[in-house]
Amino acid sequence: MFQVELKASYANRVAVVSQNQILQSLIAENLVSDPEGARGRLLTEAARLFREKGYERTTVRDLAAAVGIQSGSLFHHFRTKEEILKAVMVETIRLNTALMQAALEAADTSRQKLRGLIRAELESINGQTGEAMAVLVFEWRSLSAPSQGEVLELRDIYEKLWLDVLESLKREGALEADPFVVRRMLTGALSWTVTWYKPERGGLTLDGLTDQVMAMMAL
Amino acid sequence: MFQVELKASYANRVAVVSQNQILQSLIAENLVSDPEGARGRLLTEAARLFREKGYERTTVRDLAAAVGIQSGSLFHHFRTKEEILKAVMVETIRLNTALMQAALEAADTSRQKLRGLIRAELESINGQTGEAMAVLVFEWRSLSAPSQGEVLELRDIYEKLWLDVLESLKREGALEADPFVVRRMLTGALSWTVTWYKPERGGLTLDGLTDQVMAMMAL
DNA sequence: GACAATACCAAGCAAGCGCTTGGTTTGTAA
DNA sequence: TTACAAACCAAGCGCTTGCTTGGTATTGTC
Repeated sequence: MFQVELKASYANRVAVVSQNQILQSLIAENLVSDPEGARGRLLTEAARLFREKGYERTTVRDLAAAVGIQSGSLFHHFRTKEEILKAVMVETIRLNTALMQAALEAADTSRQKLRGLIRAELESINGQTGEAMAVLVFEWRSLSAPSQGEVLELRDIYEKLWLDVLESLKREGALEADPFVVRRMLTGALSWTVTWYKPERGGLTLDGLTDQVMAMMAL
Repeated sequence: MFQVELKASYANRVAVVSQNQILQSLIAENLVSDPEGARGRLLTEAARLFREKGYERTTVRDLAAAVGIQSGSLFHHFRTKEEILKAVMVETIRLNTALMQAALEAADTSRQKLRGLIRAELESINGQTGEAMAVLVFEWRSLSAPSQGEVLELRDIYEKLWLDVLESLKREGALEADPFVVRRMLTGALSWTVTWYKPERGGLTLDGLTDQVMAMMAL
């Protein structure tokens, strides 16, 4: 019991450190905005508000007030309100793709790789980037068609990481079902956790949650 | 192979008949609106539009045009726009609770009951009531807090049907995980199918989909 | 055929929306 | 100090929104 907790705690610390390192390198490459900077702070607040009230119900005045400027001043940073939504989504996918790649590199077997992906996605959904992940799921339709196309391209890269692992498992005989179907079921099950999972109460840790998902798949 | 298809086809026909019977009796009890009537037609169109464009992006003028009246005339049937959203949700939950109860009565063992619930929910999500089900999932935040409370009460009845079956399975030793967690994972996985499952192409039937879900749970 | 009740229309109001404009402050570097 | 760009403000424009109003068809009932 104590050993398990120690192990989980150690794994957590390692994960957090590597998460920050990945974030820093993405900032350095200008692929995501520094959350300390003006643009990054706005995107963080935007994700929070979009998740809390929905994109349409969030006004540019709300967004401006959240970072302490006038509503008109927003348009020096972004040409339209929609561009803010798109930026939230694009940067979220970029960060998560990098996180998943790191999770894959840290694992050896296909089974471990899948567990790493599940664990990492649960972390994204329920951790610091959770608000932005929820926006990605629930505010999809508020993007214009062209923007949807752009975001979709990025998402395909992300999804391929999952499919490669699931296809390996299928080739190895550990998985019976269609990898496409399984990935989609997992997408639904994992992203839905954002509506109910509260780590602080209930005693279910992220590692425990990951275990239950693996058990559900008989892996 | 042919036997399986015949069986599925037969099961389908039985399901459709009983679905219509249930709908008729709910209409007779005034618990849901007749889709042939004026109110029912509006709710059907509303569900379609809310799903397609989202509640906020759908204007009362859109709703009125969809049933061929002036926007002001809507307010003889509903006091506010939000009342339309609430009606869509309430009637959907009522119908689905009845459908789930019927699925339970048609099954003997706990395992069969669970399969019946999964099959019935997939049918709701991807069948005729699919648009309303999607609204229930994705437009939740657009309801005012008081309305959310009312709808939540109805949903608790619905969710209890699931939990009873899952708790039976746990008592019987067929399920290891926490019933609450499992139900929530299933909620996510099943409702997410609305974003990708297209029965016409791909050759995956609703029964096939149900089988894959059961297999994912090692049942 | 009289009479409600119901369903609807035509017009528009008040409020809130995204976004623009013209001008001021702040930061930076020579 | 000067020069200049980036960041911001104060004000408000034009449009769309949910909803109201006063009046007119349509429907069902005895």
